[in-house]
Amino acid sequence: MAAEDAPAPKDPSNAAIAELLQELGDRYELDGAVVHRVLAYRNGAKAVLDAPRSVAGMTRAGTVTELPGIGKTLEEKFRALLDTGEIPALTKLREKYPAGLLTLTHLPGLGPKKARKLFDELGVDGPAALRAAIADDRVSTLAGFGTKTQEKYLKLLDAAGEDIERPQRVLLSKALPLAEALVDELRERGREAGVHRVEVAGSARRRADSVHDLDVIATADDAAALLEVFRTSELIAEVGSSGDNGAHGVLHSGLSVDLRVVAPDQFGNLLQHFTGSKAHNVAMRESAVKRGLHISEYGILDDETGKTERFATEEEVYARLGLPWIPPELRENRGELALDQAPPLIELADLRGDLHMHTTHSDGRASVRDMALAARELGHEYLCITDHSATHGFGDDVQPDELREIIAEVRAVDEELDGITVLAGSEVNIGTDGRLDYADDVLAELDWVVASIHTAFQSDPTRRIVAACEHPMVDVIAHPTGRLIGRRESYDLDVDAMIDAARRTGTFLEINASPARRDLHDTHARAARDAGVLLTIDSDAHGPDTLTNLRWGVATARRAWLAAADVANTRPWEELRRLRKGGR
DNA sequence: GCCGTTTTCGGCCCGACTGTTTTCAGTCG
Repeated sequence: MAAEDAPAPKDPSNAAIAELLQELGDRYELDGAVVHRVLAYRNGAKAVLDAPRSVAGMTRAGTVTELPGIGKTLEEKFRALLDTGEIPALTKLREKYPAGLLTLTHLPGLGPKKARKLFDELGVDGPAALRAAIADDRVSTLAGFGTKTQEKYLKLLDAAGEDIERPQRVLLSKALPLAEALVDELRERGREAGVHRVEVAGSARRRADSVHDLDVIATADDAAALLEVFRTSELIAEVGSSGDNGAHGVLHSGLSVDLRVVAPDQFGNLLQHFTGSKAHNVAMRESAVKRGLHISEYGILDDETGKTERFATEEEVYARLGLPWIPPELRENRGELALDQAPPLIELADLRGDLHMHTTHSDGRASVRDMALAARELGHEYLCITDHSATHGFGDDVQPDELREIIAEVRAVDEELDGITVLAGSEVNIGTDGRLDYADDVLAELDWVVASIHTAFQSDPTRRIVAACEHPMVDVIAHPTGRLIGRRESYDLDVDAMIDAARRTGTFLEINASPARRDLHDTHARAARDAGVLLTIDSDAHGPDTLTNLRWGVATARRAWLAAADVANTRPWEELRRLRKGGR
C-alpha cells in the first residue's frame, strides 16, 4: 500500500484535547506561570469540552478561535497536535517535571507551589519520595513547611494507599435522591428549629451528569438546632467539622455533604453562589464589576453607595444584575448571561410517551403487559416495546419469527388495555456494514424503529449511523455516541456528520435517559436542535422501575436548552406518527 | 493566554481556612 493510501491518523477527540490543555495548565502552574495564563488553559479546556463540534475539524477549517477562550496561541497548539501528534510546549514540560509531581498535587492541601518546592529543594518526584523525605524529617525543615504540614502529608499518603487519584464523581441518579432525602428530613425534623427553606445547590441542582459532593442551603430561626438535626440524621454516616452556620458530613455511600445555614435575607445570594457553576459565577461577577457591582455569597456591593445589598431570593439577585432568573440547568456560561428572558424549558410532564424499552423477550425483566401497566400508571399516553434484534448477543437476540410473535402480543395487550396505546417496535442493531439486521418487510410491520450500535465500536460508527439515518424505516438513532458516564468515552463518532444526516433524512436523535448514558449529552443535543433535528427522550427501561429514568433525560434536555416542542414525544402518538420520515 | 462600552496593552471574581508566620502565601471551592 502506498503511503498516501494509508488511513489518516484519527483526529483526537474533544475530550482528549481538553485533557491535554488541562495538563498544560497544571504543568505551567508547576512551572510558576502567572495565574491568568494557567487559567487561560483551564478555560480553554472547558471551551473544548463544551464545544458541540469537533475541535480538530474546527482547527482545520480555521474557525476554532470562534470558541470563547480559544485564541491564536491555543490554535497554534492544536495545529501542531494535528500535524505532528504532539504539542511541543507540553513535551518540554513533561521532560522538565516528572508525572509523580502532578500526582502529588492531587493530595488535598498540597498544591503546585508546595510540590515545586519539594521537588527543587528535596528532589521529591512523587508519593514514594515524599514518604521517604518525611521519614527523614526533611520536609518540616523547609521554609513555609512545618511539623503540622509534614504530619498532614503522612496521613494523606497513608489514607490514599498505593494510587492517589482525583476524587471520584457519583452519577446524578445516585446523588440527587440522597440529597432530596436529606432535604426532606431537614424540612420535617427541622420544624422545631423554625426552618424556612432548604434547597439542594451545587452541580446536583444544575442536574450535571455526575457530582463530586452535595451542597445544601437552608434558613432557620435556630441555626444551631437545624445543624443538630443534620448531625443526628441517619443519612449521615460521619460528621465532620461543624461551625455556627454550617456543617460537613459524609453519607453512607461516601458522598460528602455540606450544609450552610444563613439568615433569610441572604438566602438568595447564598443559593445562587453555591449553585454555580464556577464558570457561570465568574462570568457574572466579571460583567458586574464593569458596572461597579461586586457579587459574593453574602450580597452585592455597589461601589456608588458603598453598601452591600442582600437578597432573599435568586430572582432578586439576577434582577439586580439586569438578568432574568436563569434556570440552574443553564448556568454553565454557555450564553445564558446574554439572555433577555429565560427560554421555556421542557418539563417531565410534557412527555406523553416513551419509545424505547425492553421486556423479557430480550434482556428486560418484565412482560409487555407489565411494562404497559407501569407506563399507564406513570400517566403515559403511549409506550413502544423495542426489544433487541436478531444479532444481539448474550442469548437476548430476537429472530424475525419471534419478533412477529412479539408484535402479535403487543397488539393483543393494546387491545386489552384502556387508557394507553401500546406500540410495536424494535431496537435494531446497525451492523459493521451499516445495514440493519432485519429485512425491510419485517421492519415494515413495526410502528417504530430504533437503530443503534452495540458492537464493533471501533468500526467506523459515523458511516454506519449515517447509513442508518438514510434507511427509510429508521425513526430514531438511540444512545448515539455510546458513552457511559465516567466509564467509557464515546466511540469515535463525527457528531456533526450524524446531525447533518439526521436533519437531511428526517431521522430523530435520542436523548437516552438511562442515568449512566444521558446520550446525546447536553451540548450535542443543543447542536442537534439548532440544526433543526427533533429529539426524543426515552427511558431505555429494562423493567417497570426504570421507566422513571425519563427524569434524567429531561434533565439533559433542559441543560440543552430544549423546549417541549423540540422533543418529538411531547406530541400525541397520532401527531408523532405523521412526523416520521416520508414513505412510512 | 485571552480579550476589548478600558480595543492591541493592561487588566483579568470572591472569600474562607490553614499553617506558617510577625503580616501573609498557598490552597480550595
